[in-house]
Amino acid sequence: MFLRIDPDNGLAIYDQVVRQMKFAIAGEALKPGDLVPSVRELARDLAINPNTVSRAYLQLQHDGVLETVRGLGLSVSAGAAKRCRAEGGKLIRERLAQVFDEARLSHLDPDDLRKMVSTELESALKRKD
Amino acid sequence: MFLRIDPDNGLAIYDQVVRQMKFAIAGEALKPGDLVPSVRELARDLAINPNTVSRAYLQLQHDGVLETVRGLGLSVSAGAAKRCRAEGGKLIRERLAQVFDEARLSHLDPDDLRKMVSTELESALKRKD
Amino acid sequence: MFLRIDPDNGLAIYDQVVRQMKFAIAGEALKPGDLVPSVRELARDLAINPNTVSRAYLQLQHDGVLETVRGLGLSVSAGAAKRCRAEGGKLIRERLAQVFDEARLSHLDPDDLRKMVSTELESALKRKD
Amino acid sequence: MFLRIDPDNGLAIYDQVVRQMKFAIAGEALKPGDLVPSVRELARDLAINPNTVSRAYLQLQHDGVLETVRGLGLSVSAGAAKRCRAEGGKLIRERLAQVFDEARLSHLDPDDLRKMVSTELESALKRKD
DNA sequence: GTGGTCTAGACCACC
DNA sequence: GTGGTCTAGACCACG
Repeated sequence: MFLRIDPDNGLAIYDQVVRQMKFAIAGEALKPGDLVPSVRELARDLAINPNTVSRAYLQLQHDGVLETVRGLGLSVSAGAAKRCRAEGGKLIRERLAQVFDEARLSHLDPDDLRKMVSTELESALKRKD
Repeated sequence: MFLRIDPDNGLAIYDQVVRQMKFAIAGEALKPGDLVPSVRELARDLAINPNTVSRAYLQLQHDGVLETVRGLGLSVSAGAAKRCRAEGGKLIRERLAQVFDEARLSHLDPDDLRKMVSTELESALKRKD
Repeated sequence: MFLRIDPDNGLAIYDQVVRQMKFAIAGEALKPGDLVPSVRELARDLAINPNTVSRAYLQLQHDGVLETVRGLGLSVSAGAAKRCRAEGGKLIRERLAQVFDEARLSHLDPDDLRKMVSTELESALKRKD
Repeated sequence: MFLRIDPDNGLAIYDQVVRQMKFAIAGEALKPGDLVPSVRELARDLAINPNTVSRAYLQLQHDGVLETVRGLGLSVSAGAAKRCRAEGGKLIRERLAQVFDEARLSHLDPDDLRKMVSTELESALKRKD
């Protein structure tokens, strides 16, 4: 599965699902018309409650990214790819800004901070699980 | 005041207070023996609830960073500077790791991501409010 | 076909089929002894699932409106016309009461509401599709 | 309380809450800045589950009608009155159209239908509970 | 099997 | 006290 949730992320679980689903669509891991995993299946895979998945899917419908196909499930809506590509970068930039804003308040030496950021980024990029 | 809270940070408000207080001590804006602002004063300055400040101070006492001075208030404890310096970088590194971990899942091109991170970091470092 | 289903009606699809079938019998579009469309045919015509039609027909049998004719299908039962005429008005009155009850809570001016109702009614009566 | 829910309405309970809350705001029973009843209080009053109220309030926030006031509750947002007045009539007209559309299919004599509608409407308007 | 809705009850952060 | 989030489990309509 293309989603990975981290309970200590600071973000609510349903929000992580929403964001990563948008990432997946922006990155074309999911294409318009594709059915997303069923509520129950995704809940089982991520070891979270179906209701939490349901809430994430509700949000995604509300955002115009998913739409119901009666009796079949939920599919990626037509305009979703474009919308998600536009939004994807913004979601990440917002979070980066928040974290860097906090980091700024630590009064670390800017160069130390740059090094720390770079180190963590590269180590995250290497992690391929 | 040296603290700045952001309700949409993802972190609980009391946690932001705790972290930034530790940063302030690590950066010697507050030195051992200094009295920290009273619960009411800080609450007023940050426009948050005194109860929230209270919880943050409780946490800081529990972490051995603050200690009560009877009749005077709370002061930065003796060993706090060292402890906070050690902890400061870790707090930030952890959050960086979380965010980069999410960013990795966006399947952005690594170079685009590096650029985005660098842009946001520099823009945060410039912000001096 | 004399049936028209609207997925956003508030009523379950099978219920819409049941009700409109009764209307058709009350209005003598279907007479006792007539064979109703087969489950598959009706499902195809209305673009709904055969299972849903099946459930509607089951309900209609249970209500004494349809009866099986072995090897042929389902036919309108003898007493159905009378029963449906009696029931038809009631079904509509009940729904009207529900909707007007909600409308009442909107605190619209009664005269405005009367006008709105009248306008919508006439416009519905004109629609002949 | 200004809300009245009917489980057999055809509409989901949370949807009835959403609609009637909008009606209440349109009719100025609730004004911008007012706090709406707490999730728990409304749930108790309507004898429904707090989660169901929560869901309705979530929808209303999403529709820009309510906004959270941290630790205090939910308040009617500034632009809500105007938005709700605009939407109120539409919500009712839509439902009327659905019901009349069904009524049309009953092939009742139009004059009989008009009389029936008028009777039900007046009887609903008289009901003052 | 699917999603939609509802209930019941829990913990958390915040006022 | 408040809302926000999560879990657990139920029933229904639909395919």
